[in-house]
Formats: sequence, structure tokens, C-alpha cells
Amino acid sequence: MIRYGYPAQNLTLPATTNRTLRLASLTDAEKVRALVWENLLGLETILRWNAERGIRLFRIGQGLIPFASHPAFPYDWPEEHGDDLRYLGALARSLEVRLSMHPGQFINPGSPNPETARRSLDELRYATRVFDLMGNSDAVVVLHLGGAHGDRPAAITRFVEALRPEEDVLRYLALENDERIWKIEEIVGAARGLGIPAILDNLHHALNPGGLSLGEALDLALPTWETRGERPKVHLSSQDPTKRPGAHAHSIEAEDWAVFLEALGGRETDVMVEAKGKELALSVFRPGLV
DNA sequence: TTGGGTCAAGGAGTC
DNA sequence: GACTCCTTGACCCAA
Repeated sequence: MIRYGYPAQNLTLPATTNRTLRLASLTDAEKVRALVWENLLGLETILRWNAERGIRLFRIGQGLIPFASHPAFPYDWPEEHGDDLRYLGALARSLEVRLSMHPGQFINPGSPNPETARRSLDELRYATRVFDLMGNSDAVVVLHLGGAHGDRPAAITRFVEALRPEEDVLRYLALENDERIWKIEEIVGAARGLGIPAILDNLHHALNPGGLSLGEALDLALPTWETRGERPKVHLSSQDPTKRPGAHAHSIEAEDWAVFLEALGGRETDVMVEAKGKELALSVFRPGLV
């Protein structure tokens, strides 16, 4: 069986889990509280809407609690939002919706700059704390490997060594291939070094295949989920023909989905659809779904 | 209310 | 060396 989902916001409702603010506004604790509350409410709204339509995956926006890992964050967020997060986690479990988060390009735990590496670990611990409070053990924190810095083996070693002591983070972490630097074969190698799974992104793979077909790439990535005993996750998107290579299209081309489905060969998978059209792009799976 | 400038952060590629 | 792009656009201010 294939399950599917989308990231961060719902254009139909509309609702988002990603409302944020500027650093300069962080001093206003009441404003931050109100904004976090809106994001949490958005998550509840989206979860219920998704479940009614059989959508079993959702990626929470990284800004659910904006600046949560920043030293200037004005209050004890796990204490103040813990009850709401536990409620939402229980709701997601009862609705059978699997959750994820995806820290952005600034999160580089393997950076040669110690300060960058430290801040990156803080951000990963924030995502870990969110899922620990929610109690969703099958949640996933998706991360790219970061820069190569002119020495690929050294970059991978730094990344693995930085994360190896982070046992809590590793319970949720999964590594994703990217379109320029790290091919799926290298990602799987690093992931296996940490005992964590790998996520294959079809569009990144098309731009950075390392000589592997889509089917061969899936053969490498999908078995990495066996150690955790969870359903494999993959990312699916289509190229926007009017933009730079790698730019996500508004929807998923039926041809891209057909190719992906054939490469999967009937294997159980959770498919995160990365499209500008968010939930609207899920109609590729079931016309009229949304 | 709207349009345009701006926003914490890393790294790679282009010119 | 400056600029651009990436995730997930959203905030904020001037008019």
C-alpha cells in the first residue's frame, strides 16, 4: 500500500503550521505565544482535514515554534506548549497520520565551523523534543548532509561523528539525497554509519544520479528502514519546466508518478509529495481527492 | 489594505 | 568579492 502526504500548509483550508516572526520581534513573549498557538491550531485543523480524506502523512513546518532553538527564545516552550503537543500527538496517532519535519539548508551538524555545528545540533534537538512531547515514535526528521568543503570523505566523517553521540536525535533522523552534492549511494553509506534510514528524492536523484537508475536507487534506500522497523519514506516531485533544474512544479506529472510507481514495484512506501500546490497535487493519486 | 523590501542561519555556483 | 539560489514564504512598514 502507498500512503501519501504534503508539507507545511494546506492551501484549501487555508491553514499553516509555519507562521513565523522576525528575530527582532522575539522579545514580545505574548506575540510569540499567540503565534505558536496559531501554528498548533493549524496543525490540528490540517490533521483532521487530512484524516477525513485518507491522507496519512504530514510534514510540520520547521517554524512550528519559531526560534525555539535560539538562545533569545523568551520562555520555556516545552513547559508552556507541552500539553498541546501531547494532545496533538495523540490526535495524530488516533487519526493514523505520520508526521515529519525538515530542517532547512542552514542546519549543518557536520560543518567545519564549530559554532554552525553547535547551532545545528540545537535545532535538531528542538525537532526531537517536539516529537518526544507528541509521543509519535514513527515521526521522521529529514536532513540533508550539508556541504562537502572540498573533501568529501572528511565531510561525511565529520557529519557522522557529530551525530553519533546524539542518541535522541537519531531516533527520528533520516538522511536525504540532494540535487548537487550528495548522491543516494553516499547518503545511504552515511545513514548506515549512523544506523538511521535514508530517503530518496526522485527529482534530486534525476539531477544527481551517480550512475544509478531510479529502481537501483530505491533498492539502496528502502531497505535502510528495516533497522527501525518502519515503513520507508520517499520524496516525490516534478520539475517546473519554466524554472531552474530542481524547482518544484505546482503538481505531479502523471508520467513521473507512473515511473516512480513502477520503480517501487509494489513495495510498501510513504510518499511525501513536494509540490507548490501542496494538497492539491495529491490528485495525481486519486482524481477528485481534494 | 496592498506592494515591495527584508528577514537568523550555510554552502556552492556564477559572474 | 558580490550576488543568487535553495526549504516552507511570511513579516513588516510605508504609502
